[in-house]
Amino acid sequence: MTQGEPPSRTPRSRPTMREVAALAGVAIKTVSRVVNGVPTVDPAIAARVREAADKLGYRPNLTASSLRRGDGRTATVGMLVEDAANPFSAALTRTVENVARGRGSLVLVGSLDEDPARERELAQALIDRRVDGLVIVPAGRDHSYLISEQRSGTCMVFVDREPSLLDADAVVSDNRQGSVTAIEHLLKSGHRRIAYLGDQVTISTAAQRFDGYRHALELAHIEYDAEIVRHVGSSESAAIAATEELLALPDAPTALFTSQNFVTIGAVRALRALGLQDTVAHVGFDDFPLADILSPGISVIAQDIERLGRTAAEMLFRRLDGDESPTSTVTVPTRLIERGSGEITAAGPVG
Amino acid sequence: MTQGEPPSRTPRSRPTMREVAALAGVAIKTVSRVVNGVPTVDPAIAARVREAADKLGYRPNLTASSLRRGDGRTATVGMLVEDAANPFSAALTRTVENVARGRGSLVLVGSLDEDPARERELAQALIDRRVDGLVIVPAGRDHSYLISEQRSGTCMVFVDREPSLLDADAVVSDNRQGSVTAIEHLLKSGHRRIAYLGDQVTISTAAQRFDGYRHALELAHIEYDAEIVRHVGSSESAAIAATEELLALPDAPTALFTSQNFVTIGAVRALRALGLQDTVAHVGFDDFPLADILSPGISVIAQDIERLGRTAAEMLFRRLDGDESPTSTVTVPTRLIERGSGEITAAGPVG
DNA sequence: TCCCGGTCAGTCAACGTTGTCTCAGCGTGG
DNA sequence: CCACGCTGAGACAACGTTGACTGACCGGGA
Repeated sequence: MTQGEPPSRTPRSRPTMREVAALAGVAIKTVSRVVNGVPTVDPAIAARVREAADKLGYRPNLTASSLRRGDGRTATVGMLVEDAANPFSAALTRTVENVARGRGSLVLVGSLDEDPARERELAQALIDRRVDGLVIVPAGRDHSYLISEQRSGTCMVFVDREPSLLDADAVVSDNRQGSVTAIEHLLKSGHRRIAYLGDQVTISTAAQRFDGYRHALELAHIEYDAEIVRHVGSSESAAIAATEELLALPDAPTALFTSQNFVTIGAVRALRALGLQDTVAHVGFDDFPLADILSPGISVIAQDIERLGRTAAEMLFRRLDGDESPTSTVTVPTRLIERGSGEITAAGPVG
Repeated sequence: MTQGEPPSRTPRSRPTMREVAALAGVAIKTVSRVVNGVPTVDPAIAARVREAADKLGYRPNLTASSLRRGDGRTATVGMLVEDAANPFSAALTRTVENVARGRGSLVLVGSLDEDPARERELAQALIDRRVDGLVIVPAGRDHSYLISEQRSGTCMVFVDREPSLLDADAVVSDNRQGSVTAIEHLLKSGHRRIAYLGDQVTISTAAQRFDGYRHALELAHIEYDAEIVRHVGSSESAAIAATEELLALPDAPTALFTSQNFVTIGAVRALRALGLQDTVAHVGFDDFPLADILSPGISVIAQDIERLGRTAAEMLFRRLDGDESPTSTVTVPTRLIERGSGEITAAGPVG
């Protein structure tokens, strides 16, 4: 731990337009015009103003500006995700940030940790700061508390999960079809006993993915067996335990479908611990870093996170630009990535 | 794509204290008092005000409030990271968010992508929005542009990399010592020819880590050989190419030290492609998800990201609380995690 | 010469809120 | 019975900025 000077001797407050105006010998309004690039200012005066501003280290106060301006825009959007630290949320945030940057906006982030109360709290906190719009990966199942905000003119777009009890734009992955694709892929390799391991079905995406699983089995005339279906949370440890249980069954599954990131990783760990990674087929929903480097590589149904985020942000800004069309839900397709684990045949390892 | 109603029939603007006051039949100031929980309000009147506020869906305008308030605080802090999507930045952001939440603050994030111009731009954008403070993982090598902001009372803390040409608080990992630990660990397994693969040394952390590498060799009386040292960028592909080159040398290294996340992953890929993952020892700087699940597991020098972020945020808030002590740089220790790859002996695989 | 239109800087009020001050009303004690 | 202090609500101005308007000045056409 090294030491230096105190960070500021004279913590005098920030210069305002008033001070710039005084130094340049003009009216405040003229400073305002120069700062905002209004062309009807004499170039000589404008130069004097800019010089004064630079000298004082003047920076416009956007909060004051947004308060006074007609539209009240703050050039800030709010983003509520599950957890800013997890790869899905982080990638989504980054994409939204990119679109926002193109519009001169910054992003305020908040992590919900699957807590509906926190969702409400943070949404309110964002609204209190008068963000121009909200991008939400919701935690709760009741968004009616946002109706009044929507009426008051706050734009909002839901991502990954659709809103409940609220009519709002949304962008979601085609979860059901993704699951169907996964199961059909496993069926192709001769599997008939395919276990399902997923998040709690109270989470809508988990419900949709589970629904896809059942639907695909039905199409293949395979009877649904609740014994090889587990709705664990989204924790790795729960997934590990469940995987071990499933594989210890007398009539153990020959293939695994895991419908969420952490569940997939838990299953991978369990399979490797049991030495079954080359014996039991496995397809996961959601891609994850380094899935390709494992052996076997983990086959996944990948979501197009970049497209989810970009679409959501673009919808939001379109609304901010005055788009009054009916709300819509955009479905983004998923993609099967074959890496080895999903291509293990019912008889044993591939090749 | 499904359809619904337009999101808001009457986009009337948000109710203000004035309207609440009118409905409750009191003065605006009284509404202000109720909203701010000032106790000297008649309970009956307070109840009437609250009722009116609820009825109108009133939400305080924090931007107006912060403008008027004496301290001008916005309850918002700015966070500039390398890339909100990468695991290090994401984890750091989340930690800062957690501390901020405890203080009623939200976090505005911006990604710099190692671009100094972007750093300046975004720092200005955050300051224009009057964030209370800044947490910065800097991209540039000249932070003098922040001196005037600091003088104007904006608090700032640097993380991961120290500020240049600016006197400010910082929290960094003990990069040099981390490297020394890594190299000494490899030496212990009998390695004498240890390659270095890292980011450009213009990045201060890379320089420090490289410095640790050289220092450790010196301590062990091993001559430095520039031939087995590569300063590639932080891209996986460049790291793959460099690793392949190194291992194709006539006098190839028996161990690899990679000083950055993506470089480590590139090296892992290259080693596996060459089938040398069990032959060439490898220690990486920075932990990464699933490093433990590979075979062999990748031994790393792990940074304590949680502590970096928490310490930085706490320093920031201490400054905001009026701490005027001299600036300081806190060094956070790193930790060696043995997982297999770093324990391969010079003769061949361990065990 | 005068008037008119155009150009461009300045004045004033307002955005939504809160700090400061005022003042009405009440109870208390001399 | 009155002066006094206290409680609690309202009036007013101000935070830093911008929208709407005003008004000074200039050049050109009648």
